Amino acid sequence: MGISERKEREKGEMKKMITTAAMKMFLEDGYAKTSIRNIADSIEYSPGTIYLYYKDKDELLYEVQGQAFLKLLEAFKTHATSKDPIRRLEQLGKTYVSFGLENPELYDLMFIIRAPMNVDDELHKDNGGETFFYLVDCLEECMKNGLLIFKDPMQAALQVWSMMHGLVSLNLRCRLKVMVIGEESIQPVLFKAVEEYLDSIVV
Amino acid sequence: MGISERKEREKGEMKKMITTAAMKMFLEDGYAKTSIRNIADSIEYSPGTIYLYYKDKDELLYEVQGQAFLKLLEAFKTHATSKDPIRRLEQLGKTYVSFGLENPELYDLMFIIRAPMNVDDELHKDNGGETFFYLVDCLEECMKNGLLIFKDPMQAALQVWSMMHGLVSLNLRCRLKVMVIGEESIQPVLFKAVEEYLDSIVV
DNA sequence: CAAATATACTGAATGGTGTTCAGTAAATCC
DNA sequence: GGATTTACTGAACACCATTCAGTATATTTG
Repeated sequence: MGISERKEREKGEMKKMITTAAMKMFLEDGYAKTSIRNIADSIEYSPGTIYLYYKDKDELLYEVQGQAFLKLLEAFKTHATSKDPIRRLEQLGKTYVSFGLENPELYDLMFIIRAPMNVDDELHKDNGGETFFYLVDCLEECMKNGLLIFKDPMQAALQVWSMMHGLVSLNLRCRLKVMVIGEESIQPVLFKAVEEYLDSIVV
Repeated sequence: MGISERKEREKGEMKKMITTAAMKMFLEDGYAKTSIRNIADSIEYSPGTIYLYYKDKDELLYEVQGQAFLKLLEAFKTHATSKDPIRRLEQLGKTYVSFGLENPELYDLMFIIRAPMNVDDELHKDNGGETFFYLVDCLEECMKNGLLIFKDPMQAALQVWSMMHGLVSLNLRCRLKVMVIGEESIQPVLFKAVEEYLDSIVV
């Protein structure tokens, strides 16, 4: 019978409707300033309804994070496509930094905000895993050809990711103001840091 | 007359009493979970009183941040003392990472939490500035002797700090779980990253 | 010294938050 | 057509930061 299928479909549509509204509002106003009530309002349902589809605000964030990671992966697949793995690594780095600069609220919600990840241990590979391994793959290809100074691919990934995340997140939290960088020169300065850093890790 | 002096002193004591309680509670339960009511309770005053000494919760956080930066500076002055600037740089890096691992809530409040910094532009140099320049000084001494690959001290500081902050903050947000590091091996892995990175930037 | 003023503090009130749950109305099943 | 399941509501709960009229104490003034 098709009724339960339709119900299933409707449930999915409702979940999508909620996450879409949530994503929009998280992006515009940030996670903290977006309340369940606001989201409920915007989709014209009562607050209680959202809890029929998501256990709590964290679970909703987790869902939106998943979408955000896909968006970053998308950006990687579009902009980090060079056949030369070293060149591709540079594209990866710059794409990552640009993503952080252009989508601060999204970046926040993916990497900075304190939220669900801390609890559910297993799910990490789902959310963000594929995106992370896009970087690991690139590094492994570089290392297979002996192009990087690293010995362990995981150490390599840790360092490269830490550098990129450090650059983006210090900027997002305005900590770079101590070194008086003008607003407009932030992107070039961060790009230069990426270039210099990658230069220092190729053999 | 000594009355206004006493008043002044009492005002200072009250402020210290508030920040001390706040620091303790921020450290134990984190910034978000610590409410003005809780702080007021713990010092046996009404919530309203706190607002006679601090404009809002952000201003209180800003004060506590100041203390936290001093604590980090203290750690630097204790553990990063080698005469050899390269060796000192390594001590600095490890001290920073250890600080982040040992005082996660404090680190959070200094560098990760979204709070006052975003508004007051001028005050940054007060809060954390001295601590930051301890790193810059060390880098400048290294570079003066031509020991590092960098040309610009600010680019050097940006990169080194980003790497250290990236390592600490990705760990604090459990993002290193994608690379299945066991809880106990986190500190050695991060230390190894610091060592490897610093090796890659000395000429 | 007494009255007037300034200071320090209170705690209830305002308008928000996430989350729960008894109650209702519609859809589905038998 | 009556019973049951499903979807949804919105008021209620326990919090939150912040404000402010009111009070009680301390200081200054006449």
